[in-house]
Amino acid sequence: MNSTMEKLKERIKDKKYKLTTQRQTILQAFIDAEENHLSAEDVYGLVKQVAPEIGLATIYRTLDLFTELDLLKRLDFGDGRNRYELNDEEFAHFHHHLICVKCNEVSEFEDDMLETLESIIAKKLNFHTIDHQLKVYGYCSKCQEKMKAAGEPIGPTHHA
Amino acid sequence: MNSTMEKLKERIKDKKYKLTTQRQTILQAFIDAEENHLSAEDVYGLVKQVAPEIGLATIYRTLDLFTELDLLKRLDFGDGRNRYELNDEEFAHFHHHLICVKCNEVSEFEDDMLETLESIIAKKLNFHTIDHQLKVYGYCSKCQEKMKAAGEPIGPTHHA
DNA sequence: ATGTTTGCAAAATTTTTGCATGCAC
DNA sequence: GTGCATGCAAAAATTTTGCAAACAT
Repeated sequence: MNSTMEKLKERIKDKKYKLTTQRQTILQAFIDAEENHLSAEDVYGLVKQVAPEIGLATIYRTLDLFTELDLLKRLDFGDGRNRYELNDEEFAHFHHHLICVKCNEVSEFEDDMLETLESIIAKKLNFHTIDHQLKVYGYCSKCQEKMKAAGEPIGPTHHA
Repeated sequence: MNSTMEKLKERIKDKKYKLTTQRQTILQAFIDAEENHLSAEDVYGLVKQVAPEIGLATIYRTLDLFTELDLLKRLDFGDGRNRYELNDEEFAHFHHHLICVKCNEVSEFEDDMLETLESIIAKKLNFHTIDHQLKVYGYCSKCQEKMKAAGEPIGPTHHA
């Protein structure tokens, strides 16, 4: 049983959108994809293998729709295009990104300590949080090793 | 004494770039600006008032340069264009953004509890953090009031 | 049947690049 | 003087839109 696809059907029905093959195919691409940070062009490439007649505009419109339906989450890693990942609700809220400033690899980590931060924000600033996104920039372990081997100092920490 | 402009001069000299009037004018625009999340087009508009002959390409090249020099920080609020803010070192690391999903207002808040998170990341994942960016999405107090007045329920919290 | 969704092509928007001229060093 | 930086215009890249045809309900 594939709960993500069920969610699509449910939410499509709820909001009176239509369950088209394109929409199912696009969601399936995300489910099957190796990589989980896909750009519109990436999705286009994947979906074209299964449904070659699809148009790029449909990809864009569908990514927008899925984001609205909270099936996908829109990401930006500063590479000049939007990227999307499956929004696995229970999970996603504690799921953040580590971006290596050297090799640009994006990895993920889980943490729930930001919950505490959110309640502070709610109290102090009267802001009702529904989601957050944390990007941490730095050097991944591979790059740290490479730099150590090359005798390069590890860059400024900006920690004052 | 304006330390930001001093920093520009120092870093430009360090890296053997040239201190041009355009570069100074662009930085001054950030120092003087009311709004502190400026897009290339915003900067272009501001600088043109002082130096009408400037080209938009210069703005782009300069924003890139300043980001490289750590004078500016590149931001993305999902509105389809890059935005930049002064990178006030001692300060910036604890400085995050609250984005209202209703009115798109971006406000700021300070917090240093992410320091702790960084040391956890360093230990657990062997990732050497140099910076982080936190975006918190939700409803600002104004929108909460409006919604309350209108009898609308405040949207899903996604907090499981 | 009807109104939504699609694919295509064209447009819009943001950003980048090539090149001759100008300016900081 | 030399070479980096600028302004302009053109190009590139990403995303959006208009429209007739196709499809889900």
